[in-house]
Amino acid sequence: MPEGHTIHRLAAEHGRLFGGQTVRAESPQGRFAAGALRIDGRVLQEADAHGKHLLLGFDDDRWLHVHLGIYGKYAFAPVPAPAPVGEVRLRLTGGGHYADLRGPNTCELLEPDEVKALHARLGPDPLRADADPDPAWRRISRSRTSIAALLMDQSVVAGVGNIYRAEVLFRQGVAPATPGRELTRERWEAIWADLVVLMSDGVRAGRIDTVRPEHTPEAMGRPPRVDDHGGEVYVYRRSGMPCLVCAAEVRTEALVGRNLFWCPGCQDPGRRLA
DNA sequence: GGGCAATGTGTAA
DNA sequence: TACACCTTGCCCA
Repeated sequence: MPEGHTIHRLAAEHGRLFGGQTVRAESPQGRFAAGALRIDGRVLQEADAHGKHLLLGFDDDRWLHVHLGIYGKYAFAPVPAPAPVGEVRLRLTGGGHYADLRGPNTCELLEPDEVKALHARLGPDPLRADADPDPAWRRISRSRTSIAALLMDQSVVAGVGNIYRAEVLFRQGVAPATPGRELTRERWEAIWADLVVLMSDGVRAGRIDTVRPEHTPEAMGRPPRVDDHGGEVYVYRRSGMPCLVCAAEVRTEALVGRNLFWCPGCQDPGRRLA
Protein backbone atom coordinates (compact mmCIF):
# COMPACT_ATOMS: atom_id res chain seq x y z
CA MET A 1 0.00 0.00 0.00
CA PRO A 2 2.40 2.63 1.05
CA GLU A 3 3.33 5.23 -1.53
CA GLY A 4 2.64 8.89 -0.79
CA HIS A 5 -1.08 8.72 -1.60
CA THR A 6 -1.57 6.13 1.15
CA ILE A 7 0.12 8.31 3.75
CA HIS A 8 -1.96 11.35 2.81
CA ARG A 9 -5.09 9.25 3.20
CA LEU A 10 -3.87 8.10 6.60
CA ALA A 11 -3.25 11.70 7.68
CA ALA A 12 -6.76 12.68 6.59
CA GLU A 13 -8.25 9.66 8.35
CA HIS A 14 -6.44 10.46 11.58
CA GLY A 15 -7.65 14.06 11.38
CA ARG A 16 -11.22 12.95 10.75
CA LEU A 17 -11.38 10.28 13.44
CA PHE A 18 -9.11 11.65 16.15
CA GLY A 19 -8.60 15.38 15.42
CA GLY A 20 -9.31 17.45 18.54
CA GLN A 21 -9.87 14.28 20.58
CA THR A 22 -8.11 13.05 23.65
CA VAL A 23 -6.62 9.72 22.62
CA ARG A 24 -5.64 6.61 24.46
CA ALA A 25 -2.42 5.05 23.24
CA GLU A 26 -0.94 1.64 23.92
CA SER A 27 1.61 -0.67 22.35
CA PRO A 28 0.19 -4.20 22.61
CA GLN A 29 3.36 -5.53 21.03
CA GLY A 30 5.45 -3.59 23.54
CA ARG A 31 7.99 -2.17 21.13
CA PHE A 32 6.61 1.36 21.43
CA ALA A 33 5.54 1.14 25.06
CA ALA A 34 7.41 4.22 26.29
CA GLY A 35 6.22 6.36 23.36
CA ALA A 36 2.63 5.22 23.74
CA LEU A 37 2.75 6.22 27.39
CA ARG A 38 3.71 9.77 26.42
CA ILE A 39 0.91 10.05 23.85
CA ASP A 40 -1.73 8.51 26.09
CA GLY A 41 -4.20 11.16 27.27
CA ARG A 42 -3.00 13.87 24.85
CA VAL A 43 -5.11 15.69 22.28
CA LEU A 44 -4.35 15.19 18.60
CA GLN A 45 -4.00 18.66 17.13
CA GLU A 46 -2.63 18.08 13.67
CA ALA A 47 -2.26 15.26 11.16
CA ASP A 48 0.17 15.89 8.32
CA ALA A 49 1.93 13.95 5.58
CA HIS A 50 5.09 14.73 3.66
CA GLY A 51 5.95 12.09 1.12
CA LYS A 52 5.77 8.72 2.85
CA HIS A 53 6.08 10.23 6.32
CA LEU A 54 3.05 10.56 8.60
CA LEU A 55 3.23 13.22 11.30
CA LEU A 56 0.72 13.51 14.14
CA GLY A 57 1.02 16.60 16.32
CA PHE A 58 -0.13 16.39 19.94
CA ASP A 59 -0.94 19.12 22.46
CA ASP A 60 2.37 18.80 24.29
CA ASP A 61 4.17 19.96 21.13
CA ARG A 62 5.44 16.46 20.38
CA TRP A 63 4.99 14.69 17.10
CA LEU A 64 4.45 11.05 16.35
CA HIS A 65 6.47 10.15 13.26
CA VAL A 66 5.42 7.01 11.40
CA HIS A 67 6.98 5.55 8.28
CA LEU A 68 5.36 2.37 7.02
CA GLY A 69 8.31 1.07 5.07
CA ILE A 70 7.50 -1.57 2.52
CA TYR A 71 4.84 -3.46 4.46
CA GLY A 72 3.63 -1.39 7.39
CA LYS A 73 -0.14 -1.14 7.64
CA TYR A 74 -2.90 0.75 9.44
CA ALA A 75 -6.31 -0.67 10.26
CA PHE A 76 -9.17 1.56 11.46
CA ALA A 77 -12.42 0.39 13.01
CA PRO A 78 -15.12 1.56 15.39
CA VAL A 79 -14.81 0.72 19.06
CA PRO A 80 -14.99 -1.58 20.89
CA ALA A 81 -11.51 -2.66 19.90
CA PRO A 82 -11.03 -6.42 20.12
CA ALA A 83 -7.87 -7.96 21.52
CA PRO A 84 -5.10 -7.07 19.05
CA VAL A 85 -4.43 -9.51 16.24
CA GLY A 86 -0.79 -9.94 15.33
CA GLU A 87 2.03 -7.53 16.08
CA VAL A 88 0.31 -4.24 16.86
CA ARG A 89 3.01 -1.64 17.48
CA LEU A 90 0.58 1.13 18.36
CA ARG A 91 -3.13 1.30 19.03
CA LEU A 92 -4.74 4.75 19.20
CA THR A 93 -8.30 4.97 20.50
CA GLY A 94 -10.52 8.03 20.63
CA GLY A 95 -13.81 9.51 19.42
CA GLY A 96 -15.40 6.11 18.92
CA HIS A 97 -12.67 4.60 16.73
CA TYR A 98 -9.33 2.93 17.04
CA ALA A 99 -6.32 2.65 14.74
CA ASP A 100 -3.90 -0.29 14.78
CA LEU A 101 -0.41 0.16 13.37
CA ARG A 102 1.55 -2.92 12.29
CA GLY A 103 5.02 -3.40 10.87
CA PRO A 104 6.19 0.21 10.52
CA ASN A 105 9.75 0.98 9.58
CA THR A 106 9.65 3.95 11.94
CA CYS A 107 7.40 4.79 14.88
CA GLU A 108 8.92 7.44 17.12
CA LEU A 109 8.29 10.72 18.91
CA LEU A 110 9.94 13.86 17.58
CA GLU A 111 10.55 17.36 18.92
CA PRO A 112 9.45 20.28 16.71
CA ASP A 113 12.97 20.97 15.50
CA GLU A 114 13.37 17.33 14.49
CA VAL A 115 10.16 17.59 12.48
CA LYS A 116 11.56 20.67 10.81
CA ALA A 117 14.72 18.78 9.92
CA LEU A 118 12.63 15.96 8.47
CA HIS A 119 10.74 18.34 6.18
CA ALA A 120 14.04 19.91 5.18
CA ARG A 121 15.55 16.66 3.99
CA LEU A 122 12.52 15.75 1.88
CA GLY A 123 11.94 17.02 -1.64
CA PRO A 124 8.68 18.54 -2.86
CA ASP A 125 5.64 16.29 -2.48
CA PRO A 126 3.22 16.41 -5.45
CA LEU A 127 0.37 15.99 -2.96
CA ARG A 128 1.21 19.02 -0.81
CA ALA A 129 -0.31 22.39 -1.62
CA ASP A 130 2.97 24.07 -0.65
CA ALA A 131 5.06 21.95 -3.04
CA ASP A 132 7.55 23.78 -5.23
CA PRO A 133 8.88 21.52 -8.01
CA ASP A 134 11.78 23.87 -8.86
CA PRO A 135 14.29 22.47 -6.35
CA ALA A 136 13.60 19.02 -7.81
CA TRP A 137 14.27 20.34 -11.29
CA ARG A 138 17.55 21.86 -10.12
CA ARG A 139 18.69 18.48 -8.80
CA ILE A 140 17.48 16.54 -11.83
CA SER A 141 18.85 18.88 -14.46
CA ARG A 142 22.35 18.66 -12.97
CA SER A 143 22.44 14.93 -12.42
CA ARG A 144 23.94 12.12 -14.46
CA THR A 145 21.78 9.67 -12.50
CA SER A 146 18.87 8.06 -14.35
CA ILE A 147 15.47 9.67 -14.00
CA ALA A 148 14.19 6.31 -12.70
CA ALA A 149 16.57 6.47 -9.75
CA LEU A 150 16.04 10.21 -9.18
CA LEU A 151 12.27 9.78 -8.90
CA MET A 152 12.78 7.25 -6.09
CA ASP A 153 15.12 9.57 -4.20
CA GLN A 154 12.92 11.13 -1.52
CA SER A 155 15.19 14.15 -1.21
CA VAL A 156 14.46 14.93 -4.87
CA VAL A 157 10.71 14.19 -4.95
CA ALA A 158 8.85 12.96 -1.86
CA GLY A 159 6.12 10.35 -2.02
CA VAL A 160 6.85 8.63 -5.32
CA GLY A 161 7.38 4.87 -4.98
CA ASN A 162 8.01 1.99 -7.32
CA ILE A 163 4.53 2.01 -8.89
CA TYR A 164 4.20 5.74 -9.54
CA ARG A 165 7.78 5.84 -10.78
CA ALA A 166 7.20 3.15 -13.38
CA GLU A 167 3.78 4.42 -14.40
CA VAL A 168 4.59 8.12 -14.76
CA LEU A 169 7.64 7.31 -16.90
CA PHE A 170 5.46 5.10 -19.10
CA ARG A 171 2.73 7.71 -19.42
CA GLN A 172 5.23 10.39 -20.33
CA GLY A 173 7.10 8.17 -22.77
CA VAL A 174 10.40 8.60 -20.94
CA ALA A 175 12.98 5.80 -20.94
CA PRO A 176 13.92 5.02 -17.34
CA ALA A 177 17.63 5.15 -18.09
CA THR A 178 17.49 8.76 -19.29
CA PRO A 179 19.99 10.78 -17.23
CA GLY A 180 18.37 13.66 -15.36
CA ARG A 181 20.49 16.21 -17.17
CA GLU A 182 19.20 15.01 -20.56
CA LEU A 183 15.56 15.74 -19.68
CA THR A 184 14.20 18.99 -21.01
CA ARG A 185 12.45 21.28 -18.59
CA GLU A 186 9.18 20.70 -20.47
CA ARG A 187 9.60 16.97 -20.03
CA TRP A 188 10.15 17.38 -16.30
CA GLU A 189 7.17 19.70 -15.95
CA ALA A 190 4.99 17.13 -17.70
CA ILE A 191 6.22 14.42 -15.32
CA TRP A 192 5.53 16.60 -12.29
CA ALA A 193 2.07 17.61 -13.53
CA ASP A 194 1.22 13.98 -14.20
CA LEU A 195 2.38 12.97 -10.71
CA VAL A 196 0.08 15.60 -9.22
CA VAL A 197 -2.86 14.19 -11.18
CA LEU A 198 -2.07 10.50 -10.61
CA MET A 199 -1.29 10.81 -6.93
CA SER A 200 -4.32 13.02 -6.23
CA ASP A 201 -6.45 10.37 -7.89
CA GLY A 202 -4.71 7.81 -5.71
CA VAL A 203 -5.64 9.71 -2.57
CA ARG A 204 -9.27 9.85 -3.67
CA ALA A 205 -9.50 6.22 -4.77
CA GLY A 206 -7.21 4.60 -2.23
CA ARG A 207 -5.44 2.69 -5.00
CA ILE A 208 -3.17 3.39 -7.92
CA ASP A 209 -4.89 3.59 -11.30
CA THR A 210 -2.92 5.00 -14.18
CA VAL A 211 -4.54 3.63 -17.33
CA ARG A 212 -6.12 6.31 -19.51
CA PRO A 213 -9.76 5.78 -20.55
CA GLU A 214 -8.76 5.03 -24.16
CA HIS A 215 -6.54 2.14 -23.04
CA THR A 216 -8.90 0.36 -20.67
CA PRO A 217 -9.73 -3.22 -21.61
CA GLU A 218 -13.26 -2.14 -22.55
CA ALA A 219 -12.02 0.64 -24.84
CA MET A 220 -9.46 -1.70 -26.44
CA GLY A 221 -11.95 -4.55 -26.86
CA ARG A 222 -9.97 -6.83 -24.55
CA PRO A 223 -11.19 -8.99 -21.69
CA PRO A 224 -11.36 -7.25 -18.29
CA ARG A 225 -8.26 -7.51 -16.16
CA VAL A 226 -7.32 -7.05 -12.52
CA ASP A 227 -3.74 -6.25 -11.64
CA ASP A 228 -2.74 -8.08 -8.49
CA HIS A 229 -1.77 -4.99 -6.51
CA GLY A 230 -5.37 -3.77 -6.80
CA GLY A 231 -5.19 -0.95 -9.35
CA GLU A 232 -5.11 -0.71 -13.15
CA VAL A 233 -1.63 0.04 -14.45
CA TYR A 234 0.38 -0.03 -17.67
CA VAL A 235 3.68 -1.67 -16.71
CA TYR A 236 4.09 -2.27 -12.97
CA ARG A 237 4.49 -6.02 -12.37
CA ARG A 238 3.42 -6.75 -15.94
CA SER A 239 6.79 -8.02 -17.16
CA GLY A 240 6.49 -10.51 -19.99
CA MET A 241 2.97 -9.35 -20.80
CA PRO A 242 2.12 -7.31 -23.90
CA CYS A 243 2.10 -3.53 -23.51
CA LEU A 244 -1.49 -2.27 -23.39
CA VAL A 245 -0.65 0.34 -26.03
CA CYS A 246 1.92 -1.11 -28.45
CA ALA A 247 1.88 -4.85 -27.55
CA ALA A 248 5.66 -4.98 -27.07
CA GLU A 249 6.70 -7.19 -24.20
CA VAL A 250 6.91 -5.27 -20.92
CA ARG A 251 10.36 -5.61 -19.42
CA THR A 252 11.74 -5.61 -15.91
CA GLU A 253 15.19 -5.15 -14.47
CA ALA A 254 16.55 -4.51 -10.99
CA LEU A 255 17.70 -0.93 -10.59
CA VAL A 256 19.20 0.21 -7.28
CA GLY A 257 17.74 -2.86 -5.62
CA ARG A 258 14.19 -2.42 -6.87
CA ASN A 259 12.32 -3.95 -9.77
CA LEU A 260 11.85 -1.45 -12.54
CA PHE A 261 9.19 -2.07 -15.19
CA TRP A 262 8.97 -0.39 -18.58
CA CYS A 263 7.85 -0.80 -22.17
CA PRO A 264 10.73 -0.80 -24.68
CA GLY A 265 8.33 0.24 -27.44
CA CYS A 266 6.57 3.21 -25.88
CA GLN A 267 9.24 4.74 -23.73
CA ASP A 268 11.60 6.76 -25.89
CA PRO A 269 12.60 3.76 -28.03
CA GLY A 270 15.72 5.68 -29.02
CA ARG A 271 17.06 5.04 -25.56
CA ARG A 272 16.88 1.54 -24.16
CA LEU A 273 17.77 0.53 -20.66
CA ALA A 274 21.00 -1.52 -20.56
C1' DG B 1 5.53 -25.45 7.71
C1' DG B 2 9.14 -23.27 4.93
C1' DG B 3 10.43 -19.94 1.44
C1' DC B 4 9.83 -15.77 -0.57
C1' DA B 5 8.27 -11.32 -2.27
C1' DA B 6 6.29 -6.76 -1.22
C1' DT B 7 3.98 0.00 -2.99
C1' DG B 8 10.97 1.31 1.71
C1' DT B 9 14.95 3.08 3.90
C1' DG B 10 19.32 3.26 6.57
C1' DT B 11 23.87 1.59 7.30
C1' DA B 12 28.29 -0.51 6.28
C1' DA B 13 31.82 -1.94 3.09
C1' DT C 1 26.34 -3.48 -3.66
C1' DA C 2 24.78 -6.04 0.29
C1' DC C 3 22.37 -6.61 4.16
C1' DA C 4 19.39 -5.56 8.11
C1' DC C 5 14.87 -4.48 9.64
C1' DC C 6 9.70 -4.34 10.12
C1' DT C 7 5.16 -8.14 9.11
C1' DT C 8 1.93 -10.41 6.25
C1' DG C 9 0.18 -13.34 2.74
C1' DC C 10 0.70 -16.46 -0.87
C1' DC C 11 2.88 -20.34 -3.01
C1' DC C 12 4.64 -24.75 -2.48
C1' DA C 13 5.36 -29.14 -0.26
